Amino acid sequence: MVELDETASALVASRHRGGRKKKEPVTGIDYGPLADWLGFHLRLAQIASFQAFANEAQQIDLSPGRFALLMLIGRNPGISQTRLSRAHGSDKSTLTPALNDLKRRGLITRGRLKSDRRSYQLALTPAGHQLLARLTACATRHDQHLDRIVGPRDRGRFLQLLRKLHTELG
Amino acid sequence: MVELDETASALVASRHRGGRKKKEPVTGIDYGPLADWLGFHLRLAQIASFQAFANEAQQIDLSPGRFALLMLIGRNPGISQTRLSRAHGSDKSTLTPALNDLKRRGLITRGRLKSDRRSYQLALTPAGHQLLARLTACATRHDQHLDRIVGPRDRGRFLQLLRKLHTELG
DNA sequence: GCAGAATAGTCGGAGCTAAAACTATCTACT
DNA sequence: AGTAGATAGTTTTAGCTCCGACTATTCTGC
Repeated sequence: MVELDETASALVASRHRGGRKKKEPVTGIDYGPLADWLGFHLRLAQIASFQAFANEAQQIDLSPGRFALLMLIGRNPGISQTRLSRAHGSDKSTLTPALNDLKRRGLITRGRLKSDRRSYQLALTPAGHQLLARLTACATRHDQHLDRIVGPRDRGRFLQLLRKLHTELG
Repeated sequence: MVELDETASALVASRHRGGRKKKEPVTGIDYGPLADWLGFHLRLAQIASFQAFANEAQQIDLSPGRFALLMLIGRNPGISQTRLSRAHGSDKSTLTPALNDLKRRGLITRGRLKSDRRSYQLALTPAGHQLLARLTACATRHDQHLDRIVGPRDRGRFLQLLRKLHTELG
């Protein structure tokens, strides 16, 4: 999903309203130290990116929050819920209702593993693959949009720093 | 809060894997296009940063999510809830319970404005200022940690790109 | 002056999140 | 074996977020 937070639902709900309203720069606010803190701007950029993606994918009847799930299952058929939750960056308990929903929609299959009957094996159905392809197209457009903003000159370094933050914080 | 969402724990490493305390990108997973999408890594970095800050500030009896609120009120005494919600990046309806809580704890005051009795005027109490100072110290340490990871060479450019994403994606 | 539009804030509904407690299953060790 | 501990997944609880509807107040135009 490019980014999957839950805030998804709210944004999905706004799909009926057509275009998004412009955001005003919020003039005359003193941000204090916030103005220069990386963490604060990391959050603002992430929220903006998520909203833009939701906007891009609003025509599709699936919460953007489910997109990364579909992608990860599609790329890793047979993956367990625990591994999926780690790869996805959310708690395994969060996945339970999400996967129930995907199953109910006929997008994934969920089989118990013979050798370890605690685990599930997740995989996409043909309908799941088809929907994933459509969402991938949206996400590609979205990420090209981000690329244009960042610029080809800095993209590589920028991505590298984001990865570094993720791996080195702990 | 420097960053608020709270998405965090799922990234905690698995212990049965050889003795690293760091969280690994989950070995052997095929991320597909996700692996190179800026939006996806923006989210992962944001989650990691939030978790690190929460860790830094855990000794203080106030949700990290309230920190930016306190900072913004402290820096902009008399601000209204609507302006605060825009500066903070969250919906005004989200602020209602949060501000009720801050008021109940004696950290902020909330007076009706004579000239426009729809609005509130928010300000910090002395206790609010004191707590803000302590939280600011935590956040400073946290952001210095981020700075070390990003490095002085790239920090300025990195921050600039984050700001650009936020402003241009509106 | 007054009707209608705009604005400030609150409330209710629904979705996503994580942590902790719990069940079921598997593994290791005595 | 048999028991203690680890692991997979679910449920429960609590919190945050948004949107849309609602009240109260203020502004605008006739």
